[in-house]
Amino acid sequence: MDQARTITKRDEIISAAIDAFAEKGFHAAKVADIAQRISMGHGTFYRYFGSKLDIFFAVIDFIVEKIQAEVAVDEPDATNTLSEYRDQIIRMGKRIFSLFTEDARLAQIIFYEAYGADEDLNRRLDDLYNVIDRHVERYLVNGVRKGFLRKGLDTRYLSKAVRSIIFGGAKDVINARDRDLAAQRWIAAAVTLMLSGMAADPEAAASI
Amino acid sequence: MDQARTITKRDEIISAAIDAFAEKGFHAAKVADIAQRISMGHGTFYRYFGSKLDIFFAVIDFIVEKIQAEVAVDEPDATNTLSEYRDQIIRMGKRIFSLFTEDARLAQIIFYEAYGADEDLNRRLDDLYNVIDRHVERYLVNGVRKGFLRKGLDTRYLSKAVRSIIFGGAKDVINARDRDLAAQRWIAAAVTLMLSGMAADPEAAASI
Amino acid sequence: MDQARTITKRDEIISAAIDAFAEKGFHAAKVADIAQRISMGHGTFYRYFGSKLDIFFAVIDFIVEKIQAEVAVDEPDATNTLSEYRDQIIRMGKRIFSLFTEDARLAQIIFYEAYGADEDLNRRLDDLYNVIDRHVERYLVNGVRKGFLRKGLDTRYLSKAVRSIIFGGAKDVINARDRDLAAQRWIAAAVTLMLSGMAADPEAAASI
Amino acid sequence: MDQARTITKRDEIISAAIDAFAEKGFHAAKVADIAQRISMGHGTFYRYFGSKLDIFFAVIDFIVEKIQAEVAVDEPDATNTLSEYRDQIIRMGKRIFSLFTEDARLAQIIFYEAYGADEDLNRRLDDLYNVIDRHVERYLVNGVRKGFLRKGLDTRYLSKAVRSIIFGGAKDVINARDRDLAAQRWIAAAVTLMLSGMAADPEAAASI
DNA sequence: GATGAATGAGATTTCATTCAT
DNA sequence: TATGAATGAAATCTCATTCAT
Repeated sequence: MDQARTITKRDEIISAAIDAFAEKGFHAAKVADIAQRISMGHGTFYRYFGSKLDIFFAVIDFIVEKIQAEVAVDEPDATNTLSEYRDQIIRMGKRIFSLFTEDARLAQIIFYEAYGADEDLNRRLDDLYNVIDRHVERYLVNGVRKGFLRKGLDTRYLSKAVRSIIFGGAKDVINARDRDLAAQRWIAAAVTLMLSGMAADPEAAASI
Repeated sequence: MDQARTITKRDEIISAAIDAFAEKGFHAAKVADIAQRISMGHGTFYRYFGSKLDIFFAVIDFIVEKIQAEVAVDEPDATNTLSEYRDQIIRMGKRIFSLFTEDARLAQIIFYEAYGADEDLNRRLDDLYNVIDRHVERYLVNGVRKGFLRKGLDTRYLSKAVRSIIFGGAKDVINARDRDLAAQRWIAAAVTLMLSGMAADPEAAASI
Repeated sequence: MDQARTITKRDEIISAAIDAFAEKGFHAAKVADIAQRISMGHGTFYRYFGSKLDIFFAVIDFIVEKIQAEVAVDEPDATNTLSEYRDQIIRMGKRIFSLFTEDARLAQIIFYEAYGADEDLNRRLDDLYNVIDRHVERYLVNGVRKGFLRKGLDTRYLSKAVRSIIFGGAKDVINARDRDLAAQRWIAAAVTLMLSGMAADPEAAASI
Repeated sequence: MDQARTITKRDEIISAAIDAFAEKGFHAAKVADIAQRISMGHGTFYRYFGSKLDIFFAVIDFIVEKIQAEVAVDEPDATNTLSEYRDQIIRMGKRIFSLFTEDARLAQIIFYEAYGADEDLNRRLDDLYNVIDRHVERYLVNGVRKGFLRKGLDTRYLSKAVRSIIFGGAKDVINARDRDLAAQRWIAAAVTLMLSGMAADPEAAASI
């Protein structure tokens, strides 16, 4: 029970920290800020986290895990046709966009405040993208194996490009006036690029 | 001549600031740091820049202008065929990647240190991307008009997606062991997505 | 019985405090430190001692009493000849040196940590020396009365000088590589100074 | 000139620090205290000393050097007779006592505040005593060589005992009501112990 | 009686900025 | 114009002490 309570308090602090960091950024957010948001003495903070950087790491980990969980919902091997695949892409795009539109603080932190606070953290975030890249690659490999994606694709780098679109989109969507519309158009654009490209004669383009 | 000298000194300071910010980030880089790199008293700094944030803005502007200049080299209307267009994409990719690989400090600052220092700056960087998006869109519009890109493309959002790939690639390339190889594969992946997509039968995919 | 238990607990705490203060000094030793050494909640500490300074005083008192007890073992009036007197000096030296070599924590606290924590404490320690001085003086007075020490000695200040040798020696001995040897040589030196001095012709020297 | 000014400022700070440490001790004296005593912003302090411990070391070094200088005034080889030797002892005692009575702050710091602040410092102070021991030993060795002190004396440990008397006396004198009288009686006691001891028949005592 | 979570006063230290020279 | 000494606001972190359970 004691442990349960500690975890609860930790979570409370993490939540307050997410607020503070999203609102002010790592440097401008003060430990006293975080504590005050949950009417806690700021000394108490240090019973739960060793330092301000510690909680920032905890916050980033929390967000990273959420993102990874969202990415990992769909099983890469589950699709057998191009149509199913397209639907899968759309679902994943929607899930990730939702993650950020439902809690704009997470996007603010990941896209605007996370970098620059600490060198280790920079690397940790780059690692996140690598993990996602690998996951996305499994979708592409599955498509090639099932025959609805072309043979000979450079799945390693194409997965990175796809991931760039997803996160570029996410960042753009949370800043859009009409987020739903923006999300829809981003997803459509992603699907276009992933499946058929933009060439008038994609078939010919593919064989250049 | 006095003015010329002032400009020169400003540039010197900016250059030193680029070093300092790239190496340590905005907060960890000290004004005295910057001054010391050019053997200048740190009080003198304030004759040329009003504050530490001022110089950071100047640095970011310097980098943003470099990027925009690189993006604007090619004339969007210049291409008439898909093949010319493909070459143009490759050229642009190479130019932008070169910009960052030739001066890794610029990449470090733009990708790792720029965000989180100041809210205004966040917006300014987002603006950069919008400017680039508009430029990229002109390429797409030109392609549609010339007939080598499909009619009906959502050029606005496709340009954003393309830009996401370019900058996602740039960030990835500067961290790669073999930057040249990484650049090559990124560009190839971008071309694939932009022209034909990944579907085994892109023609069919385009008409879903 | 309850009281007995309380006393026991107090003693336990004092013992833990001796460890902590000897190891880290007054300021660096934390109340929680002391409590943890006897697996006691640090809140409990305050049931037995009013403050951290309180326990420090208790520790010092404990040590001071031990020293005084050791000093008081021999009866000043017991000796009748110079030879007995010399043996008595040697015994006292050995006892005091043993006290510190057998429990180095006491020496560490008295010689290195006690001063500087509190002004009252400084005075209390000086008082200790005064008490010892008076005791040592009784030996000298006895010697003069019995005739084996010279008449007309300034017993008040000579006792202080003798005490300085004893405690200077104690501090030196606990830091020596070979404590037994150091103790022996210190005692021999003390005996020399106390009885005959160093002059080649002490008789003549005494009459200068 | 700039350097000269810096040295001056450093000295000013050291002087203020001596005041502060003597008055309140290492822990209770605050950096802001020290700065305020010379109407200096406390940030300025850090231009001259890296930390509070740094200046404490500087203060101790300052005092230690003063003591060593005072000890080293007399040349150990200069005396040729017991009478000259006795006078030399008296002079040295007076000089050291004067050092502390003329600036009670030095005594307060060395005797009450120096220990317990830092482990390295404890060792440094013990080293001071060792240096002095060696110097005192040279006096004794000279006496033995010249023949006015007995052959076969354990000069190493006797010098330690003598030094204990000197510093025990110094500490006692500064706390005395009548410092001059106390100094006089301490010196007389020291001379007694050093030359003839206290035995009624020192000659006989020396041969026990 | 025992516990340990909570508290917040308080101190050190940093560094952007000012300004007298 | 150039300098760097001086400043002091401000923030992190510690820990003795309290008190509800």
